[in-house]
Amino acid sequence: MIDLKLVRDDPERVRASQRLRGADDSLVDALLAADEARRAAISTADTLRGEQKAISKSVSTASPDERPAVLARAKAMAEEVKAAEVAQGIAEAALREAHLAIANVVEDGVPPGGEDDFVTLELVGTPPTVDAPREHTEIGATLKAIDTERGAKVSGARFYFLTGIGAQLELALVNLAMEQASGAGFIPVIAPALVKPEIMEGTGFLGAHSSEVYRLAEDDLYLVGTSEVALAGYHSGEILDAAALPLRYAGFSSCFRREAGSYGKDTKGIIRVHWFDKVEMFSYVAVEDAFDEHRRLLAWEREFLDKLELAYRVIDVAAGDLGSSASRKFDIEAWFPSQGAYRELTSTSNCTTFQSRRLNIRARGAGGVGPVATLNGTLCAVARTIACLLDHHQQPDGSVYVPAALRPWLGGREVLTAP
RNA sequence: GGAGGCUUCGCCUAGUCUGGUCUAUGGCGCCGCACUGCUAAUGCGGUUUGGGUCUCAAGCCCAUCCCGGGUUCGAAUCCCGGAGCCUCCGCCA
Repeated sequence: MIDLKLVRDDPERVRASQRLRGADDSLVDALLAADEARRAAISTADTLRGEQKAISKSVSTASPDERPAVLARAKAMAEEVKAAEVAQGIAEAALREAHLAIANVVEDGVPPGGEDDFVTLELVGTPPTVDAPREHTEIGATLKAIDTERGAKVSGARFYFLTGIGAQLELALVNLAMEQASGAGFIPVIAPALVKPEIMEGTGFLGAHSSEVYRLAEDDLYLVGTSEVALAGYHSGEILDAAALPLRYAGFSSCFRREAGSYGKDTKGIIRVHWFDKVEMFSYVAVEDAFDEHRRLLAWEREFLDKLELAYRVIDVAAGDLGSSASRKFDIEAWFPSQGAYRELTSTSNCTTFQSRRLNIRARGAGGVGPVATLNGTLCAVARTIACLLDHHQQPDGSVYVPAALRPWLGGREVLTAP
């Protein structure tokens, strides 16, 4: 949720952000009204409670003669307080609803528009020229690395088995990613893939995109779509030591996505699947450091893709395509020769204080207790990265080139060939 | 899954049986001041977190004893529901 103080002090800034997102800017005024109503209700209830307290106290000290009258007054007071508290509860719930309805305030410089209005910040590397490129599904089948048919048999559409060199590739990528992350000061974490409703809600995934999320009704738990959820929840309700910031975690977990509404997109292969494993970077930083940390996360993502020797472009995602928690988002899209297109491999978002407010995460520093910022970035979404590697590094003879950085994790192999 | 115990303002802890100056005790830690050549020790004071009011200062007020309900004029304390932790039993990779 956004900073209420900002809404009070500079509502026009928030309205402008809403417009840039293509969202309703009148929600801001609804929020201001709800805020005012809440404060009025609290004032009323607080005053009544104070009076009731005083009367209650006088009951025990009242003389036997006075007592019945005092008690009668106290009883009447209790009724009034009860009514005022109900009104306060309603006003607070209304405020919360209005508060949650507004997405994070976008950062200055975010391109306006929707999905197609991103700005390309940089092109890196040279896309390989491949004659009659084969798709990763075909290559994966030849190498006996990816088995989507049996994935479908066992689990349904958009599931797969990684086998043989495919399974080894996953482990190699995860090892490479974790090695880089811990070298950069991230704390490696194996995170749970099932989380409670309040954690899922707090990270902002139950809003507009709730249909993307798997829910286990029997146990009232959610399957995470990214370990960002568990890593954000990790410090929920805590007051962190400001001197210990930045706190950086590299989380490995399975990720689950319903992919509702993506029917017909990427139906083949393992680019868009219901389940995949991922190494995610997550940072808790001082508010004023969030902007720089976002660039650092992007740099670490680039470093990883550079190690994989991929050609890619960095894009600045337009306001209308940002998630509700993000104030800015950079995606990296790598080149897929078989598709003749750049496809998303990583994504990094600056959530500023939006997530931490919802999850009640703060930091104590010299100036007292205050908000912290959270940011996240993909280091390696494994399935999609494997798809890209096979496609991008395919050779005319049907083999696949292995980037040097991965070789130590693959027994020194320089090429992948059919077994 | 069954039985029992526990959860107090950073940590430990008193208070819960028997509801009312609990405006929550004490210790540790931390901060400030005093004393001391410096440190230590000692003494004194401070030290939960939200919210409301406000000249967005101080002050005052409200809430907060795991969470949510209830009883009551009044709940840390009584009742109901839930969560987490521990012990034992059962089951299990």
